[in-house]
Amino acid sequence: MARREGRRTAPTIKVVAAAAGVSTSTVSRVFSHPHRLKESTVAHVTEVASRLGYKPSHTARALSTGRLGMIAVVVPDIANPFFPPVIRAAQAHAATGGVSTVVGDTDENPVKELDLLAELERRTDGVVLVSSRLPEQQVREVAGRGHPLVLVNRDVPGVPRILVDSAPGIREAVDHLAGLGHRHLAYISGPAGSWSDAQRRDAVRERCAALGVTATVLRPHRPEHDEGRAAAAEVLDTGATAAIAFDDGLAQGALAGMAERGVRVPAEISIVGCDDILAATTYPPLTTVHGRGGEAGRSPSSC
Amino acid sequence: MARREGRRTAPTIKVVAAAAGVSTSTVSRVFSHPHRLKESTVAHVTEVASRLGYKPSHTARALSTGRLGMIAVVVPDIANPFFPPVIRAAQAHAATGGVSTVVGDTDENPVKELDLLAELERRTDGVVLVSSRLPEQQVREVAGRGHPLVLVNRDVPGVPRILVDSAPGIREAVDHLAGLGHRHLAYISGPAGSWSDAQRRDAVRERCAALGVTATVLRPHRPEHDEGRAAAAEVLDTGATAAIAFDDGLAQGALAGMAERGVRVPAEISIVGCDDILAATTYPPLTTVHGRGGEAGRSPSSC
DNA sequence: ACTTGACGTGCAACCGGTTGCACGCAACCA
DNA sequence: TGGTTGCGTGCAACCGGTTGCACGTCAAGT
Repeated sequence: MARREGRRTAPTIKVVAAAAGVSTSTVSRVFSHPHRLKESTVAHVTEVASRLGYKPSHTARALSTGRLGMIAVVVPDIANPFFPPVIRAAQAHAATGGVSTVVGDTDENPVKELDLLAELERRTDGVVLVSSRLPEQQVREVAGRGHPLVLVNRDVPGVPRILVDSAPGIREAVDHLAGLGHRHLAYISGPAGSWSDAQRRDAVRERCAALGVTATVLRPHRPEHDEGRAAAAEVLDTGATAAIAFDDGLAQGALAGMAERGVRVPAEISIVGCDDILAATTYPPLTTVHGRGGEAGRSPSSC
Repeated sequence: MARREGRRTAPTIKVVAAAAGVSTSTVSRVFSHPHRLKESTVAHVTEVASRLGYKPSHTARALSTGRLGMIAVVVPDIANPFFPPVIRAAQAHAATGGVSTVVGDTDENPVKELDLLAELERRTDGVVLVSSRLPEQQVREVAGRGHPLVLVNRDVPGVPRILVDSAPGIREAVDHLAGLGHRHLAYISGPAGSWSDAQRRDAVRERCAALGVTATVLRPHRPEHDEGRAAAAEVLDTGATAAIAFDDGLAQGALAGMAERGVRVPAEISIVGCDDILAATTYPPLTTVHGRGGEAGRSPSSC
């Protein structure tokens, strides 16, 4: 009668060593510095290990090396289509180094962001903080705690960061609209505290000034469809004939808002988004961002 | 001249013990079984520890106890508004037990789902698998690996699971539509492999049969806005005068699709969603789900 | 006064790998 | 042939907690 398959405990380095007739050090090295061993040894141990279904324990390894093999990517809102590509890229890059990735969502909430960061510092080797909504002082404090931190789309002196330059795309958009004859345009602002928003807003203002076009900057908006719908009314109030939105979510929302009010786009008003629609704005730099973001987050770089 | 603040290494149980004049065992117990110690000891050690900024190491603890203090919640698509509440609830519940939560997104992709599960099994104490898109056989295999697993909205014999019963809400919806005089309605199916979709589809068929209403079931759809828009055309093709969608995303998409085609809702056609709109469908059971989901995922329950 | 028991704490082994150091062996040089 | 050199491997300490067992103390029981 076969014994019931018990909850078989995972094989350790010790049983592999015994089965292969070598010391535990050797098994360990097979999985960490194989080049320091004789090829035949590596082959033999590998074979035995895989036959036994051995997998090194992340935990034990972490205890002696101090490396968890895990990084975190923190974003304000995973549902915002801007972020998943960033996350995926970091993930892919980290994976090539045997590092896994966890994502954190702060729900556009600075308090939640701070808590999450504290937790993740203890659980990961480094964090990539995308579009932080924290005041600069707090970002500096977090960075000062000595845990590797890389910012994306946020510029705080002394903290490593990666910035996606969306200004050229915005300028093109302004030029395009001006070329169509628009003399007054509105900028639908993104979240307060967003570096990208500040950059885009400034780009709009500056380019409009250069072209002699009137620019009206609307209040900050959470980058969501609903806020965009509300913004449609605000745009109409300004008398602008075209609008540039902080991102695609807001732009699409604005389109919907216009439709609700019976305003036809683009016949009566023009709306331009950012990030996804203006592919040129993000395509090449974003690709770079991803790679470097993952890499930077992984490296135990100095603060 | 003050020495430059080095990357001060985190204090260990050892230095706390020395500073407090007790053994490391005592310090350890202060943080794990305080009730076994004299109150005065606990107070003293706690004071010293917090003065030194001591925080127990997750990693070291994990190595000796075998518990990582972390669970995972895996969903097909975090951007789908159905899931965040589930995640938040599990998170909140886990937090009360000092357990932290990580979320995994499978992108509605079974292959990705399988990979993710393998990785998470090694990184967490248990996983809550929400709306799995895996074939039953695979789910059974995963569960068989012995890592605590709880399914939400998926029913596989022998695997612990939590089901949200949406059938009553669907029946109400059918009754409502029939009451308005509709004699033919379409069901906009959700993702293939979804247990909830099967349940809702069956509920529609059954209730329609009982009321003598014609029911047409459309092809499977990814639960996204765009697919809903496409579904609008399919609904019109069936000649149905009302439609019930698998979820809100599809329903809203269908609304948009109708609008694009100049079909007025609800004047010319009625559309009903699920999950968010039919609050009654999810409100009480969902609350239960969350709590039990987090709990179940945390417990080292047998397979 | 002597035993018994409960309680609070320390000792030391252990969790599963990693790594500095030392040893044995073989090829190499003089 | 004796002395180096260097490679491949093992020994044992260590990472930072946890926990079974044993010891000492003090109060209650007889």
